[in-house]
Amino acid sequence: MQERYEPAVVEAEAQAYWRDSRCFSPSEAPAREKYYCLSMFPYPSGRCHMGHVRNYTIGDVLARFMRMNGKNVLQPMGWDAFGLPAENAAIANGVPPAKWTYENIAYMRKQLQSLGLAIDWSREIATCRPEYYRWNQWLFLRMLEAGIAYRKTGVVNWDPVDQTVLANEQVIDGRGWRTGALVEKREIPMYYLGITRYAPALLDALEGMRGWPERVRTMQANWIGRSEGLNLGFPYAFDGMSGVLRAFTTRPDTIMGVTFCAVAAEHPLATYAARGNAALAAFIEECKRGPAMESELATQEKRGMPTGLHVRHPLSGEPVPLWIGNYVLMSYGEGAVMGVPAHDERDFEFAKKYALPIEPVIEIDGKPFSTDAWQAWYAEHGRCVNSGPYDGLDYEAAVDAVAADIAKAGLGGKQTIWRLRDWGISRQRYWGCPIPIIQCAQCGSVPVPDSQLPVLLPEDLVPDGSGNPLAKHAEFLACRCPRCGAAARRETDTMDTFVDSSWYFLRFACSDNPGAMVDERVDYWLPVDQYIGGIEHAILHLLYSRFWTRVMHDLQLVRCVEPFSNLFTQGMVLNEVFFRKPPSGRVEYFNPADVEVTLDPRDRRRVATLRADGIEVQSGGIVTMSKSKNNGVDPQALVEEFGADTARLFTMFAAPPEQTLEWSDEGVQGAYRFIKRLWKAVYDHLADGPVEPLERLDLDEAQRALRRQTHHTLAKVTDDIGRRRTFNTAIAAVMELLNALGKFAPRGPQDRAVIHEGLNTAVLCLSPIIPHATHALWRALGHTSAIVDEPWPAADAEALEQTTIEIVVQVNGKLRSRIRVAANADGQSVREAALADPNVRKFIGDGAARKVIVVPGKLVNVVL
RNA sequence: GCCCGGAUGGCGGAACUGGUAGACGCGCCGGACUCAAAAUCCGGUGGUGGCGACACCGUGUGGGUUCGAUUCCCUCUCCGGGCACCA
Repeated sequence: MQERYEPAVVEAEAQAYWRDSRCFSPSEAPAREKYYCLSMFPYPSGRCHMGHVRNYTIGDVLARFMRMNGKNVLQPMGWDAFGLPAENAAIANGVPPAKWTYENIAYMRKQLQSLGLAIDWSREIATCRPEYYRWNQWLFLRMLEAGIAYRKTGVVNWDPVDQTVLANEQVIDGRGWRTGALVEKREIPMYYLGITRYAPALLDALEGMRGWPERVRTMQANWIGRSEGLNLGFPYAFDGMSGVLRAFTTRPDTIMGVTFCAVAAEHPLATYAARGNAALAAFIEECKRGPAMESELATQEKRGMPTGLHVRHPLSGEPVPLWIGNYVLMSYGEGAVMGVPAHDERDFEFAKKYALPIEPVIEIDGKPFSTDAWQAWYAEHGRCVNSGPYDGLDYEAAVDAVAADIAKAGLGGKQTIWRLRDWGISRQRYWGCPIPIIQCAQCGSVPVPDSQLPVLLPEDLVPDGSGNPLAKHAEFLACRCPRCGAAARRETDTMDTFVDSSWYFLRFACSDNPGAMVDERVDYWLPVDQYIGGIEHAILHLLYSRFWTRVMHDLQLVRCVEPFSNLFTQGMVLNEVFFRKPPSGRVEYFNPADVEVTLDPRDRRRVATLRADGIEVQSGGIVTMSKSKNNGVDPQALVEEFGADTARLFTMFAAPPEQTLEWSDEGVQGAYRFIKRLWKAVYDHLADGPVEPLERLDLDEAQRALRRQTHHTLAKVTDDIGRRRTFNTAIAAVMELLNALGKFAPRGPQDRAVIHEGLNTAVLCLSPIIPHATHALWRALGHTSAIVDEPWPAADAEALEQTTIEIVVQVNGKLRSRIRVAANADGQSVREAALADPNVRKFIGDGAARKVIVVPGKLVNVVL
């Protein structure tokens, strides 16, 4: 073997072997246990970033580990290729999104391949290819037939200057990103998928999804947001109009504390009240112009205006003033709330602001209620007071009594509502999957017949920021109505890109099938055994995918119901941001690679200067790597300088994969150094000549100790990768083993035999993480088989046995001594040994121990 | 604002089920090798006091439970993710 570790040579060789042996292209083998390992496919933004390296290395370590554990492993890769950045690039550079996207894919594929991932590239898919997106269209038509997809109006951000719809991220402080014009809300017809009808199923299934992180299940449950409560009506009779204002509440027990009702600006009663009331109409207009995002709606100042109208309290019959409130959401419940300021924080704030009465009707432990300031306990459950017939009832009894009385009055009843809204999939954009609909003047919206699928997206258009170019493309627009045959216009809206990513994991099982969306191979590979991706996808992508899979299951297209058995959510990759902000003009960001950070010797202050001009730059803290902040680290340079193994090792060692990872160049050097040390250790060992077989039963104490560490390391690495998914501690354990092997000076043949076993074990343990170097080292150690095909070994239980163990002795919980006892010593003898220890006696002094706690195999605590 | 996480030496992190706080790595300090440098190797490295054995302090803040808390409970602060058209 080579004395020097040369990653470029080693990695080219290993990758050639994997490519030529096709070892990562599995076929269905029903007799074998399958393992479908999937990392979230990337958006082809141009270049890989460290987040990709991290994501795909985690998946690759697991795929390779499971492969060595005998599983039939599938690890595919594809491209989430439709989306907004391609249109932005087109606007900036005049390049068609298709060309930009395909070039990015070609470059990023090369980058990913250089990382040596155990991927079956023969299954690669790109969602912008008609072979893929035709099935989006096909299933959309099935959903239309099933009534799951439907058309209704929805609200969008409208830029009045560019005459175009803006994404939320293109609206900055209420203005269009390019034009600076005040953004308006517009109602337009859109297609929706009825995910809400799956809400109960999606919620209930979470309970059994033990392979998902608890926090993701909690987030999804909260997002779906099941609420049990009362739907109640406030009757009204205005000029020429009477009816019932419907509201939903989870606190029917506070109903006698209602002092006002508030409706959303879009509510029909708001519209009615605004007729002939210019001030109110203006307020409604203002609310409608307000933010569309929930985060902005929730943080904006709570404002309202009285309509001058009154509705009647459903139980007391008293008049209740009706307000319009900007904090009432039309999309939740009925778009109306009953205002109980004494027991709801938002209502309290609103009532204080507009001097509405606050009437406490719940008492908790006799605590004094004051209208001066809100207290958290005002919202707690208690006993009804000032509530007439309900006085003295607790929460549950009051809810039942109020619900019964409301039902008796014919004004409502108990109801369960959901926070989850139906999924609007229409996008007024070019670079997406065309929605297969034809708009006919006679027949309305008509589905494109299956025989005419796919509706092809022309790939040569260049958006200019002023609306969807499809809407100006005569060739695309022109079509005939499938129903009446008259000339018609093709729908120009495309689908949300979450549609593309909601089923790609199914297509990987049968990506070569041109005749069907899915086939029987999907039932072999699915569900995904391990799904890996960023925590930022915890709700939307994962919930949409679960929904889509259920729809396909109900249409009898796939057998599986839940697509991802186990989910692993990785943390983000962060780096420091450096910038200068000139007194006038825009902030300029500098890549950390171009910045020199030194420590000022006088005041120990960190000083950052730009290498190019030596002038100071400011630090903006450590945040997620992004193009816009110019703080990304390109893995390409890293791979070229140190090799893929170093990049992989560092990203796996630097932090547990679930946590955020801060970038540091020094750590990379450390990872590189470790591989070089491993390489040198094997080289030096082999240079001493052939190795004799290990005489397991005839070893001295030192040899047994080293062997114990070898097998302890193997057991720990197996557990850390297989169960805990803490690759950083697995790597640390192998580092410790290598340190121990280095300190062990061989004197005889059995010393060398024990070292040989240790090196073989270290190489095997690291092979999922640094597969190229270990591929070469395995061969060098004399094995004829490839390490990728080697079965994962089991630790030798006998080697792990110990005759004596160390016990920690505490006095009053503080560490005072350590004693060695026989491994099988009973509690009584351990206790006696601890009390006899001189250091312990010193602390006990003359007094006697009040209590002695013995934790077998661990410690003794003497309590004085 | 709401939902979900996180906070441990100079730095990244370890401590898995309530039981030795700081494994492993980086950086730094000292030494070896070298004409020199790089690379490599050896030793040291939480803070304070002490020649030393050792002692005291120490896991974001304040409180609680416990023989014992980085770990469990409550409070607050700061940071990160999501909030439905970024993906």
